[in-house]
Amino acid sequence: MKQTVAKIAVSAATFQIDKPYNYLVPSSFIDLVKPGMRVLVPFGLGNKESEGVILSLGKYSEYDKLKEVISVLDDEPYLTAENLKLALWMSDRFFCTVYDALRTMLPAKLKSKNKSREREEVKASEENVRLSGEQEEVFTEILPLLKSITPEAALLYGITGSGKTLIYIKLIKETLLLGKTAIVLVPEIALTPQTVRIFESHFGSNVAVLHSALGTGQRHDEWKRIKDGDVRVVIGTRSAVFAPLKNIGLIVIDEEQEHTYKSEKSPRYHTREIAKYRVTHASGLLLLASATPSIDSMFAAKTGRYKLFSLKNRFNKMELPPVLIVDMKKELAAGNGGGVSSVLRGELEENLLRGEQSILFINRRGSSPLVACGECGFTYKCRYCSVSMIYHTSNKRLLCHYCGYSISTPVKCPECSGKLNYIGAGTQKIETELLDIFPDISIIRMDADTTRRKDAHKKLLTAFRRREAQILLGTQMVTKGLDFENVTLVGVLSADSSLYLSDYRANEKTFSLITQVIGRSGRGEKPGRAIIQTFTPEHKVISLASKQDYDNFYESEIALRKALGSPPVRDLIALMVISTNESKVIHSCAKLMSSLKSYFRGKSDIKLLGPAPAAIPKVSNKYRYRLLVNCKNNKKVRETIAHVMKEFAKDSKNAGVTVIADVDMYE
DNA sequence: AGCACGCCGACT
DNA sequence: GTCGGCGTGCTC
Repeated sequence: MKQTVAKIAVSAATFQIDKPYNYLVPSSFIDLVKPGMRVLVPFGLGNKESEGVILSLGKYSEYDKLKEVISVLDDEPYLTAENLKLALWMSDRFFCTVYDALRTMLPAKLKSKNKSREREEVKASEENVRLSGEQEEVFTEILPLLKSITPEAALLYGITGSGKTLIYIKLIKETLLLGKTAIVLVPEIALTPQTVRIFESHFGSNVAVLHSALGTGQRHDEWKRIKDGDVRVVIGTRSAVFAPLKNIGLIVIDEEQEHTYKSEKSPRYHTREIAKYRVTHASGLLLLASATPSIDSMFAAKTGRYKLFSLKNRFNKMELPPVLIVDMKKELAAGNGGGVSSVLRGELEENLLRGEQSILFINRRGSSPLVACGECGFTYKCRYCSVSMIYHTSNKRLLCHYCGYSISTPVKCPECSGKLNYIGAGTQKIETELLDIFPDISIIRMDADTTRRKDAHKKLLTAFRRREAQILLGTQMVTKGLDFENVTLVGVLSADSSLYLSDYRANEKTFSLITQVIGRSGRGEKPGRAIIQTFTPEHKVISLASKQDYDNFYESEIALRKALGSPPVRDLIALMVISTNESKVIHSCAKLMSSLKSYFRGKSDIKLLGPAPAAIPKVSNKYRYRLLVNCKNNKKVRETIAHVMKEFAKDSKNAGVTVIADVDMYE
């Protein structure tokens, strides 16, 4: 008699040896197992217990010496047939194992026996959605795409304050009427409590919220409600794109240009691609939306892969705030070496007199990003990472922002006993500087250091809304989505900081950041204004951002990408080579490079670049070098790269060297 | 990657 | 003899 054989994605299998492994299902389990269930299996020579997911069940195996499944972990399949197919697709697309892909689709801690907690009943309010003329027009144009029986993708380009959220809500209502379900993805829930509240007010208990701040128990409960079909609308961050909704009609990706949509650990997927896959298989609509669309998405729209819709008017006809660019070189020449220019200082003073609030943005936490000796030039670098250590006033220590290593602040230079200078400014230093200028005011500082505790975001923002402080000072987190009617001044303290990164997206990032932060000003009755401090006032990106001129920015940027052959015109697949031994890394790069060269011989459309040290060449004592494959991303190219990686890993001489592939990576 | 097996030198 | 070094190859 033929026995039941399960094909299983095993967690202990690494990328090089990943494939479906065959196991015998003992007769006592035969009635219990279904594809999509998790099991325990013995793996390797040590028969180490490893988790696995059943991909399929059958009666035959070409392989004769099979081991047996040890136990079955679930009493129902948590992963659907769609999940299993998606995981196979992801393993091909993102250089990961099938198990890795499946793992990201499940809530962090899956407890087999879980009683769902009673949930507070939230009533949906009846305040029908009223759209402006322009919003109504765009909604009416998008509606046929939602109703279409073929998959659709669209980009909604709507300037800050044009009311994109209302359009999402009306589209979701239509989706529900069609008997389908919807997912709304946001970059970070903690920063957008207002958005969540709006959705809850419209859809009540029909909404589940998924995000990282949820405890594992809560997260599991929400996931279970979705899985059981108790909710039909999901709002959440990146991983919510995997929400186990059936019959998906609509996926909205809000602020689609945000880098948080790209996963930085395996599987290194982009949310946009998973969403595209899901709507394609459900004949749904993917709606990407942004005030500053990614160059990727706008290019797709301009070349016809996405339909393009625009909202050009601000809600309530609010004027965009006038922007003043301050040349920090002139400030320095005039003897002001601080982080706050005389112009900004004057405007802040005016706001304080008028009882209006201000938001200041500086893209760095801590006090001073560089501690250097004024005499011999010695600088403090992390002993494990190739970055400067950053001085923090709160604990008077120097901290590495990559690995967390810290040392107490030295009194004098360890090399020559010279005097140490604290160069540059972060949030802490600006806070001190502001309190020196305005001793009687309150400042709320919002950065990774002040928001570590649970609900800290909410508390700080509530205090600011209650006008308990005159200035909100913070990192990136103050640039997104905030809506305070009493804020009439916004300052970008160092607009250059993100401009000179060795990243082909540096311009895009800077443009988007400046545009967003300007949009925080003048959202109420009172007119707003913005100040941008820069050492390069003539830089095109800065002047275009200050004019909120996205169209010209896009044109100049896409011309640049075309000239350089950067994405989205072509694709970049990065191979990061990592080891504690630097010469081994360099040697490995050379080996990989020659291997790639021979496989891609004669392919003139594929260019190999590097190796070069990564942007941060050493992190946590590991050296990192990078090779780049500039190509048109297709199955053939990916297969070749995967093959080269597997061949490399099989060679025992390469032990201790890790190779990671990343498609269209973010730095 | 992780782990057992095996073929060599050093030591009881 | 036999203990343990790490080089080699496999993982259902």
